[in-house]
Amino acid sequence: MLETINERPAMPAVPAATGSITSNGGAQKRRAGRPSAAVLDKSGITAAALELVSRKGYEGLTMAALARVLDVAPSALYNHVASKQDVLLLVEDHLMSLVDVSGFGAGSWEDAVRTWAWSYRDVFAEHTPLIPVIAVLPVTDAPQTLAMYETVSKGFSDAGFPRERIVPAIVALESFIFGSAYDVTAPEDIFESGSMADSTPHFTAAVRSSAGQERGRPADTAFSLGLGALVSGLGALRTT
Amino acid sequence: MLETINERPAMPAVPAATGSITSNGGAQKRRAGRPSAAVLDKSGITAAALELVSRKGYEGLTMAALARVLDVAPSALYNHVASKQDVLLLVEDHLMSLVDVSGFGAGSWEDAVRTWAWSYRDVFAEHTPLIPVIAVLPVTDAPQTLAMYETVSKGFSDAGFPRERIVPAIVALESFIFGSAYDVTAPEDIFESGSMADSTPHFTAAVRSSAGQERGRPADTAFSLGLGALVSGLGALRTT
DNA sequence: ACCTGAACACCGTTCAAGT
DNA sequence: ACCTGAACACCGTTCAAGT
Repeated sequence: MLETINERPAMPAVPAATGSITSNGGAQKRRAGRPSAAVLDKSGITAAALELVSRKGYEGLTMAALARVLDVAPSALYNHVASKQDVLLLVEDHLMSLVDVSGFGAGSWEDAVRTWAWSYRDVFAEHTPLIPVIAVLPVTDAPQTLAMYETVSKGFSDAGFPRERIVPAIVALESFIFGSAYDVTAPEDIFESGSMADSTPHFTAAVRSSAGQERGRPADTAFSLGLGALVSGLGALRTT
Repeated sequence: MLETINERPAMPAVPAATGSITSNGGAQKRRAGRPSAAVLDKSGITAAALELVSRKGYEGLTMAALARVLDVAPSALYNHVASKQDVLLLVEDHLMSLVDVSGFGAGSWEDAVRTWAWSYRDVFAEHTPLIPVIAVLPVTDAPQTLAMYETVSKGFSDAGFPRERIVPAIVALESFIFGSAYDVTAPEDIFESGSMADSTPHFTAAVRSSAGQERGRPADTAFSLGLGALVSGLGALRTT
């Protein structure tokens, strides 16, 4: 059983959907039938979903809860999205705009990739339930995602990567990033072998000796190590 | 809306739980009350879950469906597992026994890691819904998982890895493996930028030029590339 | 201890009716 | 076109009753 998520931190309520000054602050309910001005739109739904997630986590993101935040009936959402999966895609694309690609074109390729990778991992470590969604998401209808790939691709191209190696290299880095995002969420004692410790001497010794002398979170140590290997290994593909 | 999953292909029914010769082949139903011999146990539940998943996928793995396969009421399952999550852990641990660790102690460290990594990825590419479960799974109650880590740890140790680097190196490889498992399930056209292609010239060009000349699945190309980088980068940590 | 059967508190989604 | 409200077909899980 999960402990209850912290209750409503001091944070402004979600802004009403697109310029809706007629937001229903009071308690009076809308009567049935089409309202004179639409009360929902995709960007409002996305903002409400993000607020809900930050407050209650992904278990709290239900169509009913989303509707409550937006002050509509759950069925009203289906005029704007086809499914809950659709809502997740909206959120996912928004998060991609938070990934830091500013290093590309600024400093060295190595520094740019490191900055990008760390921020990419950090964003999705807070949103691991979206990772299975991303893996299957066609970028077609995800403009922010596409914008990120464009910047990164250009960065790789300018750094001298052969064109046909760019996508595989990015995919390899992303795979490592997504896996590492999960790792951040792992409990501290995940490698505690408990009563079986006697039958796993090498593993137990390895766990003990890494636990002592890490300067940050274990997930950061592993990420840093793997990222270093990938950056130098992939960097060797450059022709200039 | 999802299309209906293919109906019951010709395939033998799941074997009854542990040596139960009194499997209820016929249609007569058990009457309420404790049966003289238990009809359920963990290994039977695991086997039934695996069969269900292979036939219907993870959307088909419900407590009700599992109970139907085992010919019990859904509530009976809760005498043996605490939750559905528990069932997933049983399945997960079983799958770990399928990962090929035979290379450790046989050939070079590089070959052993490559064999291990490819088989690890292949196993979980078919079971991606378990990946979020693994990330949080304490190894304590997962004997097969623990056995795998022991073999791999010993392999790293024998290959000359400093003790405190072994766990971070394994975690980095696993992160890459899990992320890459998702990648296998991605649709072919995941990078089709569609109507936005004009505004993403570098990315579009990169996608086009990698698409042409791959000798296997795109996911394999990226995995091979990233694995090579990790193996050589991490291998450099060895002291002997 | 370990089963059945009924019940509970949810889910996401559909659809007629209303404006 | 875009809302409400009722309904549907599920979920996982709990618990009393039975042996």
